[in-house]
Amino acid sequence: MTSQQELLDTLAQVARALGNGHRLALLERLAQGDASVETLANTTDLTVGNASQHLQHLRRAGLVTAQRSGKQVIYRLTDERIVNLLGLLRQVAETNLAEMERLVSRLFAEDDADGVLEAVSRDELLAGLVSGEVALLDVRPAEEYEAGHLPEAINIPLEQLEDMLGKLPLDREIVAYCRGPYCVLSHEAVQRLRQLGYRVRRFEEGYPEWKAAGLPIE
Amino acid sequence: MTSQQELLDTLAQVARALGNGHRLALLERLAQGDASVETLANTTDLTVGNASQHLQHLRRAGLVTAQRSGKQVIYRLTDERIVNLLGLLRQVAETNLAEMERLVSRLFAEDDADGVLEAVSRDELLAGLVSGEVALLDVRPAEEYEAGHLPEAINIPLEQLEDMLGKLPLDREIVAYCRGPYCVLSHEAVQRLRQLGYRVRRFEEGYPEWKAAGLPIE
DNA sequence: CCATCATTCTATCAATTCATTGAATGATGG
DNA sequence: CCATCATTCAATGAATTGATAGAATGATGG
Repeated sequence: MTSQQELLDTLAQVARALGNGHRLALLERLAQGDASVETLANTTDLTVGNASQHLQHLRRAGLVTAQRSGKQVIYRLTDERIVNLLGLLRQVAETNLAEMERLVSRLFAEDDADGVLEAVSRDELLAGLVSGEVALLDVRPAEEYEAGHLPEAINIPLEQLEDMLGKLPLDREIVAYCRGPYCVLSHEAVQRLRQLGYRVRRFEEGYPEWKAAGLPIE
Repeated sequence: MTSQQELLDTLAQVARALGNGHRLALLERLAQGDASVETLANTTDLTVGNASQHLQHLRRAGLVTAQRSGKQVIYRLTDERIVNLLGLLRQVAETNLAEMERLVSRLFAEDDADGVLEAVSRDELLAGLVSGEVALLDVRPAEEYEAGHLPEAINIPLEQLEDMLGKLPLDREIVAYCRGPYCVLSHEAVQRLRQLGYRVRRFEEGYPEWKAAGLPIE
């Protein structure tokens, strides 16, 4: 066994840690912010024991670290670049696997026929923020908003959307964002707000990608 | 099973395709240029049948495509970004797994004590090329050089290094490169040329990374 | 159309992975 | 120190993966 092969095997071990849907879900949750095993188990629909086991796996691959805090063990991503890694994996998969396209279009099934709901790219969003023509709306649960959010974003969790319309500006276009490209919260929010007559589009990425790109957060 | 979960499972399937040392070796070879099953099997020390099986796996994950050319089947990477994906995987692994550091340092074991052999970064190399202060040396086999190489690079395969010293300029620093960060060819070349008194360092990446970054090739 | 070569397919076995269950560990509050 | 809660460990069985060997397919040159 050459060093070369051992090196590739070690890399393969890291890739294998990414090779399970539940573990990817755990990583995506951790990209929103650190969390305890129980929190992680709840948000990913795993039993605590099972979640713990997957977290150990991710830890052996160097993707997460654990830190005891009182009774709980808090997990976190070891490296901001893991978000980039997942993003690149997603891009490659979307471009080259027909299956992915099918699933993505089904996820956003109720999409618009006119193309008016086209998502806002990162560059476009940055331009809109700089010029002050855009207001940001964070539709994630308050807990995730508080763990970190885009600058000057207003938080209205999706469930309370209709109750808190007063917080939305009427003089600017609204851009809604949530957890990432596959998160349906902002998509749903855009649908509902458009029906109410708001000028609103959705950000094509989410909070973790924004943060991993080194852009400012609050 | 929600769409969300199916999406992550599909992503996981792609990651799993990366989760095997032999398949990573195949991808690294393909990053140098397209190749037939037999060529791939030879350069990765696999039996043809086994290589074919792994290539099918990569194909199902959308990472490679196959095209018949006469008697042979030629495989190629579906996407230039796969090189970036592998690079990012490598970076994350190197930063967060102690095991990786150990293996990398062993791979380049005969390294210098003085730090004079410090590798040249991409930006540094670009600056050197623009100012004309640097000459490029490609130490890969002629076949790989011909499939594509950095602009104005001289090709001297490592085995013929001492026979073709005449092709090397004496008035500029030489930067040697080969297949990628874990390829030892350029490292070995630098060792030997330094002993002969040449002013030479090694490029910290390789041909595939250069190409994937969209930089010019010949 | 036959012989040959490159590749893929099929079947098999050993090894690994994953979910589940229940026991063990470790920290906290009384 | 004991009871409780959060997490991890250990054992089991089902499913998947990987290597090997040999048969089957598909293209080419005579």
